[in-house]
Amino acid sequence: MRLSPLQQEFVLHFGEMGSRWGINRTVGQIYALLFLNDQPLNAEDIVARLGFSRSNVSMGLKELQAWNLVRLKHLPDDRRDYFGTPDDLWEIVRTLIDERKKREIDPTLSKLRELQMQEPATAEDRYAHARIAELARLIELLTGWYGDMNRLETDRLVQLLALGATIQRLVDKTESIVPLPMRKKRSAAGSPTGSVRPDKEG
Amino acid sequence: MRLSPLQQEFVLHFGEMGSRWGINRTVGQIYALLFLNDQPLNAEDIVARLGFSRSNVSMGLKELQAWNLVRLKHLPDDRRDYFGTPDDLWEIVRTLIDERKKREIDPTLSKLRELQMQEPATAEDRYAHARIAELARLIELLTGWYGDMNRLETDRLVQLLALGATIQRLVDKTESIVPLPMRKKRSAAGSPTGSVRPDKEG
DNA sequence: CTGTTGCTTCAGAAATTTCTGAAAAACCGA
DNA sequence: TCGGTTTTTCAGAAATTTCTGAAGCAACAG
Repeated sequence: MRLSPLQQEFVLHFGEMGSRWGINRTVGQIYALLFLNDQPLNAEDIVARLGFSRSNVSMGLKELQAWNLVRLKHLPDDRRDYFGTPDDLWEIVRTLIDERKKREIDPTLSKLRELQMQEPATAEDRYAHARIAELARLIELLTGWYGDMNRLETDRLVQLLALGATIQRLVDKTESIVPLPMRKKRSAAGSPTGSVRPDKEG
Repeated sequence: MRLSPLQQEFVLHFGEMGSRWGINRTVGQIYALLFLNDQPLNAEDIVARLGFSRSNVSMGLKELQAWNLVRLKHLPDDRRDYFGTPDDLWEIVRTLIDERKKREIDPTLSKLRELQMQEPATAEDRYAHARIAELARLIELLTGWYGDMNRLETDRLVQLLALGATIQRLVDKTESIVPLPMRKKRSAAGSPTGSVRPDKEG
């Protein structure tokens, strides 16, 4: 690995972290390398710096492209493919979440809805059914919220995040004057994830 | 696998999903099974239903305990260990995030801060250094926000999430009357993640 | 068309992770 | 202490994932 200590440490750390998140270690390293470089790199550059095989780099880049995490670029009079990452970190975060949502959350939600169609036969299944419904509700709440947030401009989003818990006071104050503006689907009575067992637990 | 179709499908799906998130497939399945069951289960129950070896179940449970995802319980006159999941789904979500934060985000942030101590030597390293700083800022913003949210009671949290983008209007309105209440650390001028390259990109 | 460059594919090798059975350890009541 | 029960550990087997070199393909210049 022919890199400055700074880059090397970063790249290794992200390879490590990537693999804990179900991302192939070398793919993580390739991404980390691109992330740190102002100038886009071509496959041979990556081979030279990280020292794995050309074919592995090719597959890694393909993977990153499938995840929309990397930009293909071209330089004049050079027909090699160059790759870089978005300058804007928020764009990266959004892409990461969007892609994971698309691949994991959405299919899970479909599955849960599908399971909710099955009539529970036994008492055990009745409980399971309720748990599944509860989980689906929770995921819907979270993804709905994320969809909303994701529609905001970055500056607005950052502003909201920076407010943190302060926002709560704001809501309280307004609530006491004007009734809360509710969203399209309001649930009958309880919180969106009312517990299956109202209270229990020793 | 001796399970009702409902439970079986759920368990298999979560095993699958778990493995995409860096969680061992069988650990995911064990968790899913416990999640669906009102009554806590002992290791033999799990062996009987999922059909893997006793030792594998033992290791899986150990893992789940290390992640705080599972509760050890005891029944009177029975010295076997029984396991269950929290009734409250929000508690589960919180645990998941807390643990991942502790194991992955926090060490990453330390590493980034450590790297920020290194003086960049070359021009390339100067850029890398700036990118790392930017990334650290972003992670700090997000974890700070999460910390705030996590301190809220669940009902409050759900209320905020349900508001979604509506909150934005609330902030705007208040902002025009009262200046925004800022948090402890205010940044000099730019947004918390001012881009390294103000504008560029062909 | 031919030679060169660059990218992709893919079968098998290498590495890593997961899983198991056997054995050991821990616990408990008598 | 012993004997029965339950859990844990761990070395190696099995399965899965990752990585590579070789071959093939595509684009292009001459």
